Amino acid sequence: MTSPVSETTYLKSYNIHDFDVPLTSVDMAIFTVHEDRLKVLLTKRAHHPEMGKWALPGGFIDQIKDHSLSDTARRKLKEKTGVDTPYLEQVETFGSAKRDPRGWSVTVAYLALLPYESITLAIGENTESVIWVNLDEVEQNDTLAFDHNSILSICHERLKAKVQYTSLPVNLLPEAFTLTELQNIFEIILGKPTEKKSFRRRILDANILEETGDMKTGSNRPAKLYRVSENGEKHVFNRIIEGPRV
Amino acid sequence: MTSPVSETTYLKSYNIHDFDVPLTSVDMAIFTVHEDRLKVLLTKRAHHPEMGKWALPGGFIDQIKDHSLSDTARRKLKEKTGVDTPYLEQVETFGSAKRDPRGWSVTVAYLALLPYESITLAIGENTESVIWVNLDEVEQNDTLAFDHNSILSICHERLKAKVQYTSLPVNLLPEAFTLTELQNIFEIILGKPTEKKSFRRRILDANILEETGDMKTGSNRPAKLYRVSENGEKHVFNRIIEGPRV
DNA sequence: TTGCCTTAGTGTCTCTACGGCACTAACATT
DNA sequence: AATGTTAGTGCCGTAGAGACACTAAGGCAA
Repeated sequence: MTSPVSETTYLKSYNIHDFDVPLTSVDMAIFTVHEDRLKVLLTKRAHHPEMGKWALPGGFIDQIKDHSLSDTARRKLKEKTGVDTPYLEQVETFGSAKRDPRGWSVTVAYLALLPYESITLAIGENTESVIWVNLDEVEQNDTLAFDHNSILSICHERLKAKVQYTSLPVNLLPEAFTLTELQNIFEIILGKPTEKKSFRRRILDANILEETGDMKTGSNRPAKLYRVSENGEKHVFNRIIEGPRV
Repeated sequence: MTSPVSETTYLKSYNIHDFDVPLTSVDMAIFTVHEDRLKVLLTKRAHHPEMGKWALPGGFIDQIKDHSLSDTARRKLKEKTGVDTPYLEQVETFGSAKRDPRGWSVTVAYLALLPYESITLAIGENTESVIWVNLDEVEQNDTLAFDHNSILSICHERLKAKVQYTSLPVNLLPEAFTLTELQNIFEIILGKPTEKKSFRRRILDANILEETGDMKTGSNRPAKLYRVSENGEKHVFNRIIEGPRV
């Protein structure tokens, strides 16, 4: 104990029955899309328990380095992918007596979205211990460490839910992209086709994109390139009850 | 330390730099509606730090009594209100070096909705230390302990957001209620009037309510009483992108 | 009993915006 | 120049939202 006094006071005043307090960690579901597949980042556990098993990347709060919880998440993400300005969202916190064999534990799950091109895997690590895996395969195999399969499942649910009413998938694409590329990402995540005209109307009416001015050439008719505009930061492009759609 | 071995291993394997680990607590934003006002439950802090200040009810995980995090929330809620089957939803987890003067700390915020009639305040406690306060007054005064004002604010945001697309406010009413009563609750939370016909059409088309068969009599024309039906549990009564509304 | 007030609940019109689908536009390739 | 492919548009039918006037059913006072 480096600071027994403050902790003792802390515990006494709240009637905690002893010092065996659950540790709090952060786990990350980092998604990207590559070759028309939704992928998630996994790391191989180097220590007990569950050594050798694949797991969501994560770790403990560093009280020196991290000022807030999201700093912990960002730090872990940077360690694994080299990216330091991801789309990052806290999803849910899981705490129970049984999720870790060592006893009561708590973990805060974060979801991150990255463009595949922006990533440099496993900075300063054994590269084989950090990999992208197709999400559907991970979900079918159900062999991740601890309760990471159910955490991942809930993060996936959240992603699918938010795609219904936000422009969140833009974070899976590079800065400039075509509407067809964006629509593809939506379809990959939702797992079903979307009407082209409706999609374009909604996303353009939402006023969250702006033209870069450039075109994507290559094969066939060139396509306009778009980027996320100022007011696109909020990601929301649809409301429901009353009032015009936003 | 009751289990030094496991904890040492735990910490070592993750390179935690020492034993001064943040403690994790649970805080609750408990809402109800009474006399056409949205209210939140506050407790007066009996110990340092911030002794005497009003705060959201909360506390630490009890590793014996609680099997999961939501058990902690439910236990706290039961202690303060006597209710043990609330609508309970985890909102967000706040962790930082500064939110508590004693150092790094983490708290998981929960939102609960209760019918006013179901509540017996402050079971076995000094009744003056647990009170209902009008939410707008709390938000204006901005004098809660720790970062509880911002936690409360985020819980309020979540409530308003979900009311846009769910039937969540039914949890603020007794089991049987009229559509007008339900509409009133929506209007109180959203802070603006709603078209009667539209409201009724949406909520009835959503198929989440069923008639009890009874009528609410009293003054003027009697109104049909409704309750939440089986499929109403999910609370969702509207979708957005593509496909018919659910 | 009648008439009036209040609240519950409905009929119906208009208009927006979605899905659907056929169409045109602009390139590459041969 | 013809063909193929992808980008992007025009337009129609229709569902469902808002708006608001209307009817329904009680209490209460005279």
